[in-house]
Amino acid sequence: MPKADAVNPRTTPALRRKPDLALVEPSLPLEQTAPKATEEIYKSVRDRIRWTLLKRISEGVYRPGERLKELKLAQEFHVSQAPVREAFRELETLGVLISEHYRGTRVREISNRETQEAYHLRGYLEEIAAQLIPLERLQDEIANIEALQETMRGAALSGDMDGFARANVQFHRTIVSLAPNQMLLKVWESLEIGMRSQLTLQKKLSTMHLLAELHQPIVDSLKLQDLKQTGVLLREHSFSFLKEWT
Amino acid sequence: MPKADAVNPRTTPALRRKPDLALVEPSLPLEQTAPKATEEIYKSVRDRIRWTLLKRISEGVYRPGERLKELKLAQEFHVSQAPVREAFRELETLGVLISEHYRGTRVREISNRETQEAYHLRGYLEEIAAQLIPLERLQDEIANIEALQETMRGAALSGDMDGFARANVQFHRTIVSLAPNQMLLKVWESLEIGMRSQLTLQKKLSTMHLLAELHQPIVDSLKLQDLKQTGVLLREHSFSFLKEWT
DNA sequence: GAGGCCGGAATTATCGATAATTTACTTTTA
DNA sequence: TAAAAGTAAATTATCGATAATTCCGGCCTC
Repeated sequence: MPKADAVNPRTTPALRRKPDLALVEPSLPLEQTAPKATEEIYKSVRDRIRWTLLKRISEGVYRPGERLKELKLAQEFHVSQAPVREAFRELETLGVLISEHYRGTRVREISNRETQEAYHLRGYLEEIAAQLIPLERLQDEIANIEALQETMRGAALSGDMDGFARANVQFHRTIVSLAPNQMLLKVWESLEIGMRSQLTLQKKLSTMHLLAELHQPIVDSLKLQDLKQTGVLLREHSFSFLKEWT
Repeated sequence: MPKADAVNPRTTPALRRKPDLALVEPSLPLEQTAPKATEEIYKSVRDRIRWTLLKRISEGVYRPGERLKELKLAQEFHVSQAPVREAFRELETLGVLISEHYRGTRVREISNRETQEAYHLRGYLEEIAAQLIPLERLQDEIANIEALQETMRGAALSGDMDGFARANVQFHRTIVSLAPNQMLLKVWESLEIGMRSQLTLQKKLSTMHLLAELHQPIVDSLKLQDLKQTGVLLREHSFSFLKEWT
């Protein structure tokens, strides 16, 4: 039992101002593939801040290595330091930020080596995933996957890099999500987050067309329900993508 | 530049009391496979709290589903709420805790299904790792691996469950760490953390002996430098372990 | 006596201040 | 004049309070 020191602590009726957050809200157009029931994310100031920071990082607003100052952000968002710090801690654990004791926190710089390793590993994960997909589930989703491939082609033609990137992620993510192992998806996503901040930097139009076509064999072999082969293709796909810009 | 409002903020010479933390320190006998340069961990109150909480969870002091109250812990540690909350956020992102808005945070209950998935995936990861090991590195470490196998046998004989568990983790961890892909190790470790809290619950003496012997074929095939075969064994090893207690 | 409506107690979320530490700059000293 | 030593400013880490929300139990209503 907690000790009953002092008088009664909280007895105020619930009826006050809503927190301001003027500067958080506007920067949250809640577009993007809403990760959860959208409300969930907006419940706490901390969540909104985390979301906003992550968005800015993945958009390249904050560059790798850039220092993020707690009070500066707190001011910008019209909040106090605490929720900013808590958001920092979450993003730090996610591997997006890095902070040193009394020395501030900055956007983590992902080394070339690390990126390569991530792609490498991601390839293997996708291979495993593909091989585990139950054929029933595959049939239900194959149309969606093909549609995403078309979206990529379209985006490549119209030069819509952002749309391309989104469809690309979705393509792979969908395949992984079909495997009956949610842990696998979680791990895959954790790799994805790390790569996203890098991604903004090196997307070229020329590679976009190439990439779009590289997905075709994968779709084909999925349609043939040859999961073994699909797995191999996915693994090699990651590797080739890796070689593109190293 | 930040706005120079009010008077100068901080001008006090650094010379005050060190934080108390009476109740944190004693609960940190800093045993265990010290994760980093031990000092690193002790730098901030938050880190010590996180460490302590994680330890207690993995030791089963806090059970899955148990509610952890911020102020109660803060009192126990003689600190304020803030660092406790920050530690919570880190552990939450790690997947060890789970918290609901205004409803408190509790030790995350890992479902049977999730545990199975984790073991499943871990098996695959170890297979990949084994296949990537450069033979030179293997030669340097094979003696250590064999020693860990001996440690397991010894622990099984003397009924030292804790020692057994540690050697077991180290055995697998060492193998994974030999692969030239640190990301792989990181992912493997993230799975390990999740499983640790469960592990305390279901370790039986009988299975200990069995498990010790199950590692022998792995050691053998490593000594033969047959990485392909080692990988397969590791994968199957995880699967069999999984079947033991489902 | 089942459901709805307070009122208070407990707890989380956030705030505004203070302490501790680093950093950059100035001054001193040899 | 270069190293050392001090000093102020900037920033992080932690604290102690307050606001917001949930939870529980009694009381009323029908």
